[in-house]
Amino acid sequence: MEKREEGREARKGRVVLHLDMNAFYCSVHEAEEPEKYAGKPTAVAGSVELRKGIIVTCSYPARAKGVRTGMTVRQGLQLCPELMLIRPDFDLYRRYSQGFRQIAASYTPIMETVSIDECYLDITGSSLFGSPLEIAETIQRRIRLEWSLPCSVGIGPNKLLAKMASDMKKPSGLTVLRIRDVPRLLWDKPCDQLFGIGRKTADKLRKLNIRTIGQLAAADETLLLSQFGVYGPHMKEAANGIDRSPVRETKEASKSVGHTTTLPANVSARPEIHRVLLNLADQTARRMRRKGFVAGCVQITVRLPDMTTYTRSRTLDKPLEDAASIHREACRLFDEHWPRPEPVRLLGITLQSLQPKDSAAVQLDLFEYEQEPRREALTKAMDALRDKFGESAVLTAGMLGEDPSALIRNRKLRGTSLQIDEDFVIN
DNA sequence: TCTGGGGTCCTAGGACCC
DNA sequence: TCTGGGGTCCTAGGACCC
Repeated sequence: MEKREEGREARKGRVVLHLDMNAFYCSVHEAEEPEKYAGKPTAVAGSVELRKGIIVTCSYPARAKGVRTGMTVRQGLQLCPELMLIRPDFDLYRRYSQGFRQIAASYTPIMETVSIDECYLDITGSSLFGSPLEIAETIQRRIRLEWSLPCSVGIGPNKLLAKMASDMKKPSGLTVLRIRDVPRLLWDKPCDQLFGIGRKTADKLRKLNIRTIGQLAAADETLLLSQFGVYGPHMKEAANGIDRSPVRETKEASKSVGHTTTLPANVSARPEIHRVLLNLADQTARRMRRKGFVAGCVQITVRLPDMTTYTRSRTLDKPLEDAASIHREACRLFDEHWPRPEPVRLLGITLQSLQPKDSAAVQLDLFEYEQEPRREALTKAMDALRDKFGESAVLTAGMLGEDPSALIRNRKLRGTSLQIDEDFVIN
């Protein structure tokens, strides 16, 4: 793009960058241990023995052999027997994520974090750092130099086109996508290539004889409205490269926090199900507290062996934040809706209707009022311990599946001494 | 393609209230 | 006493994204 033309473009409207880390989890491991992983086919995946053998991310050498995200580990190994499998390490990914976003944020205050490996930047007002192309190149180079991570960057007049652009060249691509490029670059592609259109919607469009993004761009708006509701006209706009959504600089508060887990084997014994729910309640409660919220609603997720999935939820009279109360609600929901034993494949707890803790009118009756300071102090101490030593540093007795009375302890952990309540044990 | 885990947004029916 | 209409909340499911 010519310099003069670029300046005119910036004056006319917004300039948005989309940063997309390439094969992020695998790239992080390669950055940590290049001698072990550089240039090798790698995949981050759960354990096959625990029925979690799904490939979450795979490196480009692995992709060259046909390995793809979403495959089972078994399939991946069939295509590429030398595939190196890596257990996920989310604390490590979070550190790298903060690192690259810190670089990006130094070129504009308007940054929206989409996920651990993606963000949008509105650089409309960042011309003191150079042209959009120069800024994009600088960010890409710095992330490569300072964090050894490859990323693709898209430049567009809005989030949609920036996003589509970053997708066009991987790894380490840098692509400009302007409105006037849309007919040439997007219109001959199938509809499901458009961000926001998945398989189900593409199937439905195909039945209406709409197969390409170009056909969608020219489709009858009334038809789309009647078939897809409010989303219909929105899709047509997107197919024309139009997107008015702003880059939201302040990340909006979370709306929910949840954990689900596929069990190593199907479980139907109620005590065992309650124990899994205790573990999930503990993890969700802690993550919610760390974000400074209390929950107005508890939802459980239950997946049966045939993959049918149910959710059941209850809105609470007063918000909750401690694992014990959340566990009680989760067990109540399960027992009410599954009164007869039935094998279960997956269990989950999601906390919804989150409210900032300080604004929540937490009403305490007298008994709770007496218990509260002690419980809060314990909760805080445990959170701190786990932040420092990792998730497994502290487990409640119920999670270990043992008799709590046998686990009353007071132990030292790497110099940290903690008085442990009778419900808890240090690992 | 026997299928993980973390989210968001939308829809739709029913309860409940005025 | 056979039965309107609008609004909000709750609940469950589904589509989509990374």
